[in-house]
Amino acid sequence: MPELPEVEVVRRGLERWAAHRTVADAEVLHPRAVRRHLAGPDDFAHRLKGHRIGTPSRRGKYLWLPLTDTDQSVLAHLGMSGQLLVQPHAAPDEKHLRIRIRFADTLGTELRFVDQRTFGGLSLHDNTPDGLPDVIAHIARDPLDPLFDDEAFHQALRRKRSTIKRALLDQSLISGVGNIYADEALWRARIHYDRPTATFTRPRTAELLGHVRDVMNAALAVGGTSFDSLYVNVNGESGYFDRSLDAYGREGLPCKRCGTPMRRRLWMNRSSYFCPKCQRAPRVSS
DNA sequence: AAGCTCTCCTGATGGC
DNA sequence: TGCCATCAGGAGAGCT
Repeated sequence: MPELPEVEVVRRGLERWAAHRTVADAEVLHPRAVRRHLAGPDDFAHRLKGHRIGTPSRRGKYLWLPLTDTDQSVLAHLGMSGQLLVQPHAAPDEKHLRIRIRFADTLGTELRFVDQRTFGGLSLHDNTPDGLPDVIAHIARDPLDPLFDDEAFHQALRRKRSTIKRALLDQSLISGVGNIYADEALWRARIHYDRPTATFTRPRTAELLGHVRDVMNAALAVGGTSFDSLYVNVNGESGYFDRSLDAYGREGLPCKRCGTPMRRRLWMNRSSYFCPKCQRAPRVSS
């Protein structure tokens, strides 16, 4: 499940292996992979052809490849299971290969978008004046962005009548955090996922943001989190952070701080893992 | 109108 | 053995 660290690992791979190459042609093998490109698969392929890829950028879980000499970018979201792979031409097609991009050079590799669950996709969009694809203008800066505004985030929490994990997953408040890193950061901060956002003091918000950044940087340093083959870097290699997870996926195992068995609660159509002792449930409001 | 629920999708897994 | 239900969950549409 690619979140910010995994997407950043992919972005770095693209910067090394795909940037500054010119597209020879693009082939869409599954229309759902370009569903966000409203003009359709043929238009997508046609518009890429002959253009050179600039330096890949990222905000939260979105990454994009600017097309130099245009004001457009190829936007990518990996969804649940999307992969961007740089593969030799001769490598056999992956079972879930959705899009192939060939280059007009002799490096012998092509860019492939592979996606089992088809929640991800590629699309082409105009850039806003600050170089961001227009359709993601509503996505907030992420916590590793130097321009992320901690104070504005705190004020937004105070204004909301919601709960903290919901807020962490709200990409218009803070981007790049998904279910795994939300649970990890909350465990580190000893905060229950259902704590009302309006109860956060400035120091508490600062502490939580610190943990979000720490856990993401730690994951980034070891290539991200891979539970299975669904997340890999552009060369098909897994990350190692799954071995360092303190909360996610640890139902019934002892809390690494206090030994209490970790719990899992179904919440928002997904699982929340937490320590019932370290992360006390908030007082029920009536 | 903000907050929340639902839905899209495929494959692994488990129960009977 | 086979069949069905469940689970994984990002993000936006749609409902209240």
